[in-house]
Amino acid sequence: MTDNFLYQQARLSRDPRFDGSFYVAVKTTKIFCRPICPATLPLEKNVEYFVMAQQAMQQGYRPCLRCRPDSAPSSNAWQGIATTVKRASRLLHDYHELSISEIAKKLGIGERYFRQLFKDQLGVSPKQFQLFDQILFAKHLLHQSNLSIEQVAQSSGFNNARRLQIQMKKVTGLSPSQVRQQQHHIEQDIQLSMAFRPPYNWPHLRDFLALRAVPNIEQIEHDSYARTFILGNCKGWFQARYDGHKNHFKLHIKLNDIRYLTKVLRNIERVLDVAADIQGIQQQLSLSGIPLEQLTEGLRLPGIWEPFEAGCRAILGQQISVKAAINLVSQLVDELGEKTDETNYFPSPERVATSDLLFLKIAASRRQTLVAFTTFCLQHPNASIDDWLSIKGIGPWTVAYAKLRGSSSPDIWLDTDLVIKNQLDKFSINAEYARPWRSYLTLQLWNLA
DNA sequence: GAATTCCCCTG
DNA sequence: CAGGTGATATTG
Repeated sequence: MTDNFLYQQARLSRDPRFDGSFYVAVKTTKIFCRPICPATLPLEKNVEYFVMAQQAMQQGYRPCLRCRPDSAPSSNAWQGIATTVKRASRLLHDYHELSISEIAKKLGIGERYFRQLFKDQLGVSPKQFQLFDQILFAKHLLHQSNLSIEQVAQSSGFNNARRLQIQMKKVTGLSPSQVRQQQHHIEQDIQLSMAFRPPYNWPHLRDFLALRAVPNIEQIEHDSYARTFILGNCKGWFQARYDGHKNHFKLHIKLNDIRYLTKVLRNIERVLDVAADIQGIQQQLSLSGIPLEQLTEGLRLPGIWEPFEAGCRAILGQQISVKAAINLVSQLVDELGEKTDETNYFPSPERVATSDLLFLKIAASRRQTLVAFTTFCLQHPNASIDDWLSIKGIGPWTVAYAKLRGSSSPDIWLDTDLVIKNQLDKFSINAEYARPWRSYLTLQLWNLA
């Protein structure tokens, strides 16, 4: 299989996970693009692939004006709309006293477009976003300072105490003085829909997650998945309700720092794997030799909220059954999870590091691995999952599993997995032909077991 | 919501 | 290169 063939698969799917790894040049127009470019897909006979943008430039190609392949990855131009939304939420947070139209002016875009774009991307209007942020700031002042209510109102961008009172009641149901007295936990309930590209095999994803659900963290119903999460300094909860007719999830999100909304949405997209082009992926999988009638329609990669959690689950799951593993994870959560207001969260590395983990009835060496892993995560917060290989007790299987579930890498082939090995004996499969979607092949084979 | 801009295909 | 098509991003 040639590299070109892999590039072709990747570009046809427009999967963002391949963004930045190569560029597509169109011979007929002498323009080159990123694999995610929204423009009409060029015919294969007209394209040529490059690993670096400069190579394309040298061959006389001009960068596309839509996807800006000439800009540096993760630069402002590269992120396109995302940058505008990011700047917008930053401005809304920094300038509570500015009106929406003044913010739009600062952004250099029309007010109408600002509203539309913001609501479209975040499911919350700029005004709601700003109001909730103001309320949180006011609450902070009420608790942490002895400013008068009038002063708090002024500082948080409300013109007077009356205005603060009205808005605070609207968001929290309480007056400012009540908020000051009680240690009340404020959360905004955000609702929006998140589209996916059909087919989407919801029962499979649901059952997969249900089998591995950690009590008090995750809740699963016949048509919904919910869990608590921590992202940076933000704590929250989300529930995704599947709607197969409208091809979307109905999302409920609660969080205590609205500035994280974008990141939270990105991660939910990943956990539910809504962006994958399943149709194209399945075509690719059929080339590997897996019998077509055995291929389950619409299988997605069930994600874990973040790599650290995936790592803990993987380590505690080494060599034992799923059920036994979840028991251990559950003990870890009960013992060390961060509990606030009846709600439990998966423990951070910091919290795991405070414990000797003796409450886990596992082999000492396994416990050692978990300690070493946690320490590693604390010391190298920006390390990639591949770097975990240097930790004693973490081998290729654990790393691969964590990448598949914790970062939703599309091309992880778990050929060291026992279940997969058994399946390979049953069918004559050449996984090479499933590239770059071998994670999906792994899922398919697990599903058949 | 129409109009414009951009990209790609075909002849 | 001209003329036609689909798909954004953005404005009025």
